[in-house]
Amino acid sequence: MARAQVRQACDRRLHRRHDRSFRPNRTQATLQGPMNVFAEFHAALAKSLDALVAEGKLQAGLDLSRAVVEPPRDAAHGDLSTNAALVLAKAARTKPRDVAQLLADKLALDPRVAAVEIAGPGFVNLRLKQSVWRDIARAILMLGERYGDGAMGDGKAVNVEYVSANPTGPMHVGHCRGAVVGDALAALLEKTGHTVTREYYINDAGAQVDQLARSVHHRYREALGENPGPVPEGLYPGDYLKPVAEALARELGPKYRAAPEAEWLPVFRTRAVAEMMALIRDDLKALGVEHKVFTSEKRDLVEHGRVEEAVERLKLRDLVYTGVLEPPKGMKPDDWEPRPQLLFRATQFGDDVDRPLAKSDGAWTYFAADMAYHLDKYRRGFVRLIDVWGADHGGYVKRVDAAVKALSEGRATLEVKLCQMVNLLDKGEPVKMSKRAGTFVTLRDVVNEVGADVVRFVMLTRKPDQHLDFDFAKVREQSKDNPVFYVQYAHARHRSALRLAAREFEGLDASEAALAKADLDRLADAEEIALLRLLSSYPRMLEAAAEAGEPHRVAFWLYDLASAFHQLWSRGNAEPAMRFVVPGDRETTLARLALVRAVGVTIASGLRLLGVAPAEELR
RNA sequence: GACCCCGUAGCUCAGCUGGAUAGAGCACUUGCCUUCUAAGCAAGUGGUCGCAGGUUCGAAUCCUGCCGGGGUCGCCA
Repeated sequence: MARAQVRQACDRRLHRRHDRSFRPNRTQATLQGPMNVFAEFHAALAKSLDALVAEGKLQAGLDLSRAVVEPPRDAAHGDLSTNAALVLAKAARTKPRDVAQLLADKLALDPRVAAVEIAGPGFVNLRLKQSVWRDIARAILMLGERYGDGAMGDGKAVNVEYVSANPTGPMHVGHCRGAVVGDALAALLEKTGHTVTREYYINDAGAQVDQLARSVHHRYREALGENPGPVPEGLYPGDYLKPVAEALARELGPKYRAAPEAEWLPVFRTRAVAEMMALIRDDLKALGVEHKVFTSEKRDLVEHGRVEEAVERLKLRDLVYTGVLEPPKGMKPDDWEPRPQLLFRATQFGDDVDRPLAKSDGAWTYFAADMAYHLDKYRRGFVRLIDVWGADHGGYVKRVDAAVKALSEGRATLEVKLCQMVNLLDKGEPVKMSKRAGTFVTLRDVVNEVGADVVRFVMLTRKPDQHLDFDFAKVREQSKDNPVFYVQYAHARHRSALRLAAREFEGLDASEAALAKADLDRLADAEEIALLRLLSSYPRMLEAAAEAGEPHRVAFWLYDLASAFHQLWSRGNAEPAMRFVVPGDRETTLARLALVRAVGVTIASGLRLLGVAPAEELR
């Protein structure tokens, strides 16, 4: 089975790197554009620190890299909070609250700051002028769905390989999650300023594709009117091979009916793989997933001698030898017998054992070819490689990581995102699937049943390292219990408000440009400001999600935004004066529509990132 | 035996890569439709963050060791 099966998490070691978006270096704030308040205030903090050093109030060389500027959990603590004083105190040999006072005095001079407080052990809490939040609404209206675009990636190339399902049949549900997570991750990286290449590795050189060819041959005989009996054990029994066989029967006639396998196998294999890849690409397209680069193990690597090249490269560094592996302990040794094998010294790069490169029949192992593929990516200029695999490939991570390190001489890094299993349910009951009986649920079935948008969103409603229940009954449900509809409903409601306003006010110009010019000082209610504040955290959330490689955060954030929006909407029930559309008050209506539209734009931006089309209406 | 992942409210899960009284949905109790779609909103009940140590001004979060669940473990891919 391919790599794309399903569930779980990522190798934390690999993400522990460097900065939280808005943290240390000052150039970042400006690169990120004008919209990341948190980044801006981190920069302001650095400036304040410099000033204090210049005045001799603090010593030079203090490290702000561990300081964060974040929204406090409790709104009573203001709009922004920083732990800078706590982080600096020890090195500055000053009490945290004293450092906090120094910083507070400086930050108070910032024109955007309304009030500064020192709280607890030495947090500095800032309350910003409301104009800061209103400016955010204007900026969102002007930027449209570009809101949240960041420069964090600095245009650097990232290679994201995902799906890579074996070309032996249509995609099944298990492949969905990796496909969606990989695709959303790629989009997230693009959104944050990386240059992303989406890739798919076609595993078409092993024994499985020979079995595929034999399966097609069996069906071919059927198509010619023979009765070869049931599909033999070990072959692929699915009906999806029948059309392929029938086409071959039409095109080739009976000439391979009784021919020796060696004659027809390559022909059938090539054709079958091509057909399966066409099937898979169709399935992916139905899900809205499109890869740019497809690499064939057989055609692009094995037949071009790329595997030999990779092995040679390792040999030059004395990283290959012939040896005998120990049997794994604790497992029944069954048919184990010691054999000399061609091995890669993976242990020198953090793996637990050295790994075999060749099978006893002389063919390369899957690993050897995959190694060559990763070398190929590196040679094409990628030093940052991300692979999205199913959790059942967890045991494979270290060796590929070792290979990447060895082959790139430490210049390339590999991050593997493992996705846990998806349990397919209907009304809480497991959907029974039998591969043997050919009754497994295909990706296409699921997409046809509930739609690509729902599949995509639901696949992101759990962090990748958590198993996920996909319940047909539940995802069709149209209630707040279903996050997809909850978020879509918020977007549809924002449209509804705009439509209503157009009916209420003749000739109302509710274009973004017009709304940006509205008198936003009319947005003064605490809940309105809170909503603006939430909108302001979008770029920050995107960068954190990109940094962690966790696109599910976007889905959760959108749910929160939708919730805040529904809340404000409902205020209008009890307090008609709080409705978005206030009959007879054009100015207030425009101001509120500016907020409403900013919410809509942001939801659309987030959904688009996840590959989900925002709904105009829910009927 | 080894490696990887998970363990947070009765249930399903978040928790912004170490911050201030641990959050949401479901479920249960109770309010809100002559109302911009109530497909929604509000309030209440409910938690020794698996256990035990450690690091830290500060731990659900980092480290170590246990316990429980899942995954993987030579010539499959």
